[in-house]
Amino acid sequence: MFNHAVSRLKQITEAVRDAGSLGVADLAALTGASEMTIRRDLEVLAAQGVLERFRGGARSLLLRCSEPPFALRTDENMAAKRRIAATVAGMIADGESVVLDSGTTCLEVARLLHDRRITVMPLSLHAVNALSSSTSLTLLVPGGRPRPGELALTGPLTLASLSALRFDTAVIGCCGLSAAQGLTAFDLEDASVKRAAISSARRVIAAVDASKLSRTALAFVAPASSLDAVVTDADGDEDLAAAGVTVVTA
Amino acid sequence: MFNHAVSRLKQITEAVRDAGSLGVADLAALTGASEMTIRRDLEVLAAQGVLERFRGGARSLLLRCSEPPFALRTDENMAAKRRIAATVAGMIADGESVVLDSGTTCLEVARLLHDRRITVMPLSLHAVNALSSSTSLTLLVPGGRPRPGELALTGPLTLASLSALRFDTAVIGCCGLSAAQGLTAFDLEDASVKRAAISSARRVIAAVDASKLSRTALAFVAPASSLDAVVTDADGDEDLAAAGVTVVTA
DNA sequence: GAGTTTCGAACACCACTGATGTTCAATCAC
DNA sequence: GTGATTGAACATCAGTGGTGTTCGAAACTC
Repeated sequence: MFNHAVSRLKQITEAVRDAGSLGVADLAALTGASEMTIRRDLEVLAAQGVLERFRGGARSLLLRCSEPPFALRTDENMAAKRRIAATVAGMIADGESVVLDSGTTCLEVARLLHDRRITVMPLSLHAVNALSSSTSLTLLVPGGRPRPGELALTGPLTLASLSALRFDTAVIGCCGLSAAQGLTAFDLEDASVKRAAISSARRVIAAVDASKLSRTALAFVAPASSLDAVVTDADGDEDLAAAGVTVVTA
Repeated sequence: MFNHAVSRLKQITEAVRDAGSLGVADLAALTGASEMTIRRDLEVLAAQGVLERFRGGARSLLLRCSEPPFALRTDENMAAKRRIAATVAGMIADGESVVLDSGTTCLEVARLLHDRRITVMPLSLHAVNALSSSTSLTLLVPGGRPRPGELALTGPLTLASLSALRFDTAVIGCCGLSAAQGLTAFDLEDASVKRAAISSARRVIAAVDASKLSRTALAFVAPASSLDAVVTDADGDEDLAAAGVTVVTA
């Protein structure tokens, strides 16, 4: 999938979400692509659960409070994510055992850990795939049910895998973080996995780009005080610092 | 990776295994490729643990009793594997829960199950990846440590995942099968995972191409009598049939 | 330490794959 | 029944990845 195609998918997703529903011809005119291409795109997006096809067009299935699918988030804020990931990777010492959350920022962390001599348990199959070719690190796969698209592992098998282990460090991504509301996630299942990851680790690092600070999502994960450090690309957050959290600016 | 490249890798693997060690120039002459390409190939094979580089050449690390790496087996006996896989897939009914072993034959089964409405727990990340884009089936990932190359999940996390569940059917691949020696595998860890898979399933189907019948590998898994059916491409095996196993010829 | 060999990074080239557009027959809605 | 919509099939094109060549650096030999 090329950048070109991804940006068109994103454009379609947003246009359909804003309008509620749109016709194939409208989308073709909007994007400059042929109707056939639009149909193929809609098929892809329908498979991801973003929207629903009907004859002549598609209607959005995106709730206001849910996040866009993984494939459409991967190259948003790339630069910030890379910087944050590099800082997080630098905070991990050789020989450590790390549990790595799902999400695009944590996937960047995974890529940077590929050649390190550590033990990693990623909570998303995307990160598992990024790391499975490594010979230097010990890769542990948690059990679970992968959520479509996101490929984040959830459910009782995941919780059992986490509760059986104790990690030096947990690297957690999230959908919202503030001193008052704490760490929040869009998905309820995800939230309980994050909570389990946090409680099985001695040190907790949150990797959060600026767009997520001061935002709040549906599912509560943990209070800000349970984080040992927050790595972000924004200037130091006053409230978080006041809550006793070490804020690292990447 | 093209067919061309894979067959050259296979050629190199075999030549180095037979000779014990070979020089880059020898391999270039043998394959007709440039020395640079040979060096790149040797790097790939070294990463897979097939051989060890030294200045000017490489020496084989393949034990006589171990199997060649996954990437080199994928398109051997393709036709037979496809036929076997199709037969196995046909023996699985909608709504069933299936545990699917690692190996190239079972990976073909996974591909055929992609759009079925069943529950599948693959024991290899290759199969997980083949199935993770499906919306129709319920995919369960077992925990564990993926073995490099093969990406078969092993270890206590895998055993725990299996013992927590009860499946309708287990589809088992193996490295050797005979009425007298039973089911055998090259890897000890794999063997215990296969055993756990067998004991957590009500029905056990073995998918075995002809090259594995009458062969025996190091690790004993289970007696032939614990199999409910054997699907193979060879003509019905007399001994197995005599042992009370249903032999299905694909 | 000089000479030779091997290595690997960088670049150019080529084949192939995968995305896109076009056409057309089949299908669906009214 | 009529018109719009769809998806399969084929042609086209761009990007990717594998391969070869060159050349400077490193390593091994003597």
